[in-house]
Amino acid sequence: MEKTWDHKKEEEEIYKRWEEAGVFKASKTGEPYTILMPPPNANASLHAGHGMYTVEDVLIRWKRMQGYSTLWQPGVDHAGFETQFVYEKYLKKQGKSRFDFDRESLYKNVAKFVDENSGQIYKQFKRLGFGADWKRSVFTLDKKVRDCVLNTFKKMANDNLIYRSNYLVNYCNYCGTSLSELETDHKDRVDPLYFIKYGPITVATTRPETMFGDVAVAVNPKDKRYKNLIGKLVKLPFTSRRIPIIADEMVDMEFGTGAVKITPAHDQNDFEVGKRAKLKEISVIDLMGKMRLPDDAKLEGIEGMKVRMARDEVIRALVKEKLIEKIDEKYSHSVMVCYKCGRDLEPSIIPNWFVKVKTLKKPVIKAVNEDKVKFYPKRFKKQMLSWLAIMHDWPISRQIAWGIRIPAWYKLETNGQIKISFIDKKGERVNGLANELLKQYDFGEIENGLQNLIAPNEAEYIISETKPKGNYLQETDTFDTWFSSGQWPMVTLEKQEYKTRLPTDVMGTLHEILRFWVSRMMMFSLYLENKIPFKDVYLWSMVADKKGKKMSKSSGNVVNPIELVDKYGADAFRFSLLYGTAQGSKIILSEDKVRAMRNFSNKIWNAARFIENSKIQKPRKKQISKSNDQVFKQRLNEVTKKTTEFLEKYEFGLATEFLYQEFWHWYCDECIEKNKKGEISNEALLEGLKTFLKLLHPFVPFVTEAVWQEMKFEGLLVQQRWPSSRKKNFTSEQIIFKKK
RNA sequence: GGCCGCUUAGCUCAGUUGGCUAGAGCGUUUCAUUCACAUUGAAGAGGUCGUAGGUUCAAUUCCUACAGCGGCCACCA
Repeated sequence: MEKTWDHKKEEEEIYKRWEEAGVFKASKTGEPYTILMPPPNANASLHAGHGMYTVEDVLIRWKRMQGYSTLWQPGVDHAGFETQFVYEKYLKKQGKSRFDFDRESLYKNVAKFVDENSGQIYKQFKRLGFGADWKRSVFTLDKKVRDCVLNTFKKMANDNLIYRSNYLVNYCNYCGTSLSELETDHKDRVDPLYFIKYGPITVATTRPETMFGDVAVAVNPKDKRYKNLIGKLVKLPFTSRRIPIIADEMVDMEFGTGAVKITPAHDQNDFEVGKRAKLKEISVIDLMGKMRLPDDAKLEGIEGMKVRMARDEVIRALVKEKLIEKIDEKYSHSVMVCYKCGRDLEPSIIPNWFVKVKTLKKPVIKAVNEDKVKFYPKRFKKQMLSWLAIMHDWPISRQIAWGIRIPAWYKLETNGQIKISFIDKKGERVNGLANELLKQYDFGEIENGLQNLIAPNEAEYIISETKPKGNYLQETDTFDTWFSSGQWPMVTLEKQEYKTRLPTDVMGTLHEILRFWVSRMMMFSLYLENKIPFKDVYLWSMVADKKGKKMSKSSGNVVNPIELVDKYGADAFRFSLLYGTAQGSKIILSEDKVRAMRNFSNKIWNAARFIENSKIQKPRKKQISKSNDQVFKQRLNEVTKKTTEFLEKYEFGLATEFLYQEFWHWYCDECIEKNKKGEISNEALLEGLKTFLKLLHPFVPFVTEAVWQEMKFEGLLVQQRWPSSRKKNFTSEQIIFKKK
């Protein structure tokens, strides 16, 4: 054997041997044990966070050694919004934008882009030793997935769980799509708060430009100051509109003047007030973030202006008319911004597809409450429940091309009010309503160049996978990514496996996507199959740098796992992610730690070298006492037992620390030294090595396998049986685990 | 504002139902080392376990309050 463990030379070779032996495929015999790998983004390359998939690899390897028929199901996600965002950044560098393409070309371009950037991640996973059944890999835009998603949608539509509604969505003018509530960030900011006179009453607002969309002024019903004004009408400046003063509990009497202008089309709260008071919504900002004034507005010059500029313009006009009572320049509040691009979101009214979650979430809540699905660490149960409690209807349509298109078809002749954007034969972008466009253009031309359409809520549609006969255009919105990845258990497992592998055994994932993904999988799985998707949920936190800071490109502290693997070996990398970390805590990845763990792999290697050498050497002089061997074997037994217990509880931190301690400081420092003195037999030591190799294999698969081969032990280590711990013959008091 | 978590050695963190001199990795000090491994061994220094109370024979561990840090959620226009 070489003097040190040369991971560079051997890891690839070893992995190949495993694959050739077909060990990653589920065996035909044994109890099923199933883990679905959280699908990474198809265009992503490996980052440190993926390293935590190690816990799943550990479980799979361990269970396989215990004789289970293990399946680790891999896949990749198209990650609709994320990916299109990345692609558009790439387009921008070339001086282009998504508006230069018709929908179909855009989709194809993104697909090509993803294709060029994908495939890397599985290679990298293999470098880390991950043993998933790669041949079964599923991509969320595969036909199988699309079919499943479309069927689910149909079923939901039949069950009256799908509706279209004018909903106030958080719309990002820059990214060109609506965002779910989970995709918004809040940013604290200081802005001026303007006090504007609306006749006898003064309102306070940070967004004066939305005043053209005002339909009322609201005051608190308990507010004595305004009691006699309720029900009166005031004239809205710069319009011919007269709006009522209404009472609503939501108004805070302490804040501002205690009177709020109500703009249902551009504010979440106002939208709700508007619904309660049955007010109409007047939209004054379009989806490009430009002012579109209603007919009764009389202020010149701001039509088509961007929101920010319009605000200044409106203030100037108000000042001129002496309608500004005062301005509080230092008003600090928080604004909603796009989690992706960081720009202000514009609450906008657009027709959206929604899933009613009230009935869907009920069984999920029940399953969590009854511990049908268990969370590790436990605190996430509570978090899950509190999220489920406030979860409301789910807007599933995204105004992006990269995704599964909603299978609804609109007939143009009967839906004249559909807004259409398309690129005509000459390559010009054309906008208009269906009934007008049909007069000027051939249907085929519109269809070919189609970019997007917005159908009014009342529009009639047919749900169908294929195009109905006639002048039908398909909805251009795509499903939210989580709508497809939420059905991950159903789309990755074969139908006949539902009986044996659903629920799967454990879902291990980042806790941040508990609500995005875990909750949706539970919802879909219970709805479609009336089964929980997994028995256990194991959650980990982000991977941080050695100072405990989150890794991010902007902080410049991103570590490339592959570089560490090149330098120190996959085993060291894996072990360092698990060693000394508590369940659910953030994971510290530091080079120092990886180096230390590399030393540990080397220790394993060298212990084996010692034993190999001592095999050749002549027997030790002293008579070896049998009782020493006996105690040795008992402790070995106890090590096995404890390791197994830790794994059963998903205590990877404790398991690795324990094994490290026992192997290095007991087996090597004590036992090998005793062997040199002739106090422990070669045979016992050899048995000990075999046991430790097996126990360590799930964590450090490469070096243990390499040693197994070097020692010419039988077969592949990866296929060996997990040692059984016999319980008889000792009490734990006999064995002292502490180092000293 | 609400909820959750954290606060243990110089640094980063473990500590499994309260119980023997509180642990690891890195760093650090001294010594050893042709004998599996300097990617080593031995020994050591370093902690009033955030603060103040309480429960208990016993508290780093349980309870309460407070302080600091972090996360999530909800947000007053």
